[in-house]
Amino acid sequence: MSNKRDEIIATTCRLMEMQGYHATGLNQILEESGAPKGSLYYYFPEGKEALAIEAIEHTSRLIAANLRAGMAAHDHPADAITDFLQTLAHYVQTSGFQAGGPITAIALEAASTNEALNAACRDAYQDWQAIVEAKLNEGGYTAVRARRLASLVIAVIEGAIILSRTQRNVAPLLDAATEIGVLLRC
Amino acid sequence: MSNKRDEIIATTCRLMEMQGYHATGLNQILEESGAPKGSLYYYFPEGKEALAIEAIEHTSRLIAANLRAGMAAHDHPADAITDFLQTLAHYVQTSGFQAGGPITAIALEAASTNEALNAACRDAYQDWQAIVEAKLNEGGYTAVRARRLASLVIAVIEGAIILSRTQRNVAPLLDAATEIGVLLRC
DNA sequence: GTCTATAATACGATAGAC
DNA sequence: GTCTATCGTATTATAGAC
Repeated sequence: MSNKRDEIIATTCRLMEMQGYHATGLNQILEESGAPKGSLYYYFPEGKEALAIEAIEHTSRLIAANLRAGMAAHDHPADAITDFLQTLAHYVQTSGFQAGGPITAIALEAASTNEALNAACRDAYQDWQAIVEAKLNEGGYTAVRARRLASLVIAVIEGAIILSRTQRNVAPLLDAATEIGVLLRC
Repeated sequence: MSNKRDEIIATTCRLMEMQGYHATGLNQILEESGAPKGSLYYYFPEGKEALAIEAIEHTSRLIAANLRAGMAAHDHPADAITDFLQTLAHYVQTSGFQAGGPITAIALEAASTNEALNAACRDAYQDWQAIVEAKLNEGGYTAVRARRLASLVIAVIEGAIILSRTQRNVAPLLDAATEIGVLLRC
């Protein structure tokens, strides 16, 4: 696995996280990664869409690892999820509200127009949800409630990131952390 | 206020709701609205960005009206918000999972790249949140909790729409409706 | 006022030198 | 393998006929 190839993927992740799929041009990816245009089509002969899919998968694995670590850090799911949201708030703030919604922009742009990108996003969300759901099952919730709550947690993560980035303020993420903690102790 | 001008705005709303800002071309807007290119720049001499801002404001007012009607439809905030999310689920489903996140895509694309669009999205979210917050205050929650919960409700609406559209399944919206109802009765 | 034709530019993708 | 130059086609925006 080449080093420059990884750098192209990393740059694609970063730019599409900030701007989305269509707003991110291949030229910009090449400029910021330092790679020339020939290299891009050598490594990704199938073009922009294939590159975006690899970027989504890379980001998905990264978030999944963070989620797993976060869930393992506390016994009670409420503590784990609250802590995860607070850590996310810190991350969004230190990025200057540029990072945080790794695949959300692509998910929305492509939800009804691009089948391949949609599938990649769908897989990512389901992986994340399964991690949270497993933690809730361990925590003693009923199976049906664990599934519902896991879905809600992923929705809250995505939605609160959008609000925080739009408002340039981490309050939505911190508020969500607090209230989801309350809900999980009901 | 011209009729054709309104039609251009309505088409812009619809297309950007599905595809986002950058993926929606002016040519496509003109094709689908039936207006010629000359008309667009007659009505919107400041170009695409100004058109998008008017589209955001139009959508924002529409959602605000729906939210107000939804909040007034039940005495208890929990019932009102649960009902609103279920109605939203129905709307997303009947649109074939194409509609629902009216300004979310633009909010993400422009969060860190376009100040004017970002401001328009920020205003929309704050208007919606104020409507929910007022209902929660009436419902007897403390001021600080009403603010936190209103923020969470808007985040859940946005996040659950994203998941439902990506998965082509209204379960995330319906799950959110159920669990937010539980939380609001804590 | 309404429209067509077109300019200027950026895009994704490719061809071919080395 | 790595790169440069370039193609064809989108894009936004404008100029000018009627």
